[in-house]
Amino acid sequence: MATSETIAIGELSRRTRCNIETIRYYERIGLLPEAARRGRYRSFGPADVARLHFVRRARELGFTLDEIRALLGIATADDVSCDDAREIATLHLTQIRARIADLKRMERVLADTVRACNSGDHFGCPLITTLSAAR
Amino acid sequence: MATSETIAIGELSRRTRCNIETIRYYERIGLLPEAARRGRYRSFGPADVARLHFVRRARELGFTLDEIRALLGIATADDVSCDDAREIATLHLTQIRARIADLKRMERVLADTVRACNSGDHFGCPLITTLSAAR
DNA sequence: CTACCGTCTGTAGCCACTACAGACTCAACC
DNA sequence: GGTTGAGTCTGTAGTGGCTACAGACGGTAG
Repeated sequence: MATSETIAIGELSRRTRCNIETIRYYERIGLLPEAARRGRYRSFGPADVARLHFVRRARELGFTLDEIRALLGIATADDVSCDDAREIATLHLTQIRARIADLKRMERVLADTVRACNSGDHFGCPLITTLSAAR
Repeated sequence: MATSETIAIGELSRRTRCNIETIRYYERIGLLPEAARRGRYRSFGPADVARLHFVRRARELGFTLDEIRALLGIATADDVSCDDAREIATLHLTQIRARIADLKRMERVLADTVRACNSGDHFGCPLITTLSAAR
């Protein structure tokens, strides 16, 4: 049983589907604490696995590493401040919605242009024309 | 004649709403040709203005600088290849749609979480719980 | 002559990774 | 005991698309 709870970086990488280089990067920038060592090698326990899972899930939701730092602080605080977490999430949600709106604008213009291309009844290339158009 | 005047980089920046540093950056990476000089200073003509406008509009549609390079090649070729342009645009459109789908997934999860936060009838912070959840 | 823009080059920083190079460790197999 | 091969280590540099200086130089108005 002795070592059953600690794993090497490769195993951590597999379990969290997080690149080894990325794990070391997170440690370097202080997002993960300095790992314990067995000899020269990093060794991780259940708390490390959980923390990295947290980070990866937050990344999947598009949080920046700074936001995640803040969320980790909240998550590991004695009295979890739901208000603080909600504020971060709400702000982030606003940004995501803004990006969706941006992308939809692009999509509309591009889709129209490609459709015009396919229709064939035009002078010159619609995309090039769109991009060249004087404002 | 006003349209054939040459302008300095500051005026080009104002007309294209493109940062001066960005213009120089575009020149450095070869997206814009090396500017003519009046003494030490860059001097731009109507063709330069048009080209930079093209680049900025393409950026607004989310094209990468490499894609824009290709589009510029097509736009300035003797026989504009609509097929080539359409292929670039179609591929780009696919990527934009994928990014929209990604962002919408994030939005859904975040919106649900924030809503749970606001409802107040929960144990612990919903966001922290979501991020901490074992997979 | 001086003050004050505008412009110049060059370099370094941002974010979140990713990709090496080159050295080391460790267990397994013959 | 020797060798192989996988895994890990540190350190550095690259990605995209800018942005932000520092410090020097140019042109013009008062």
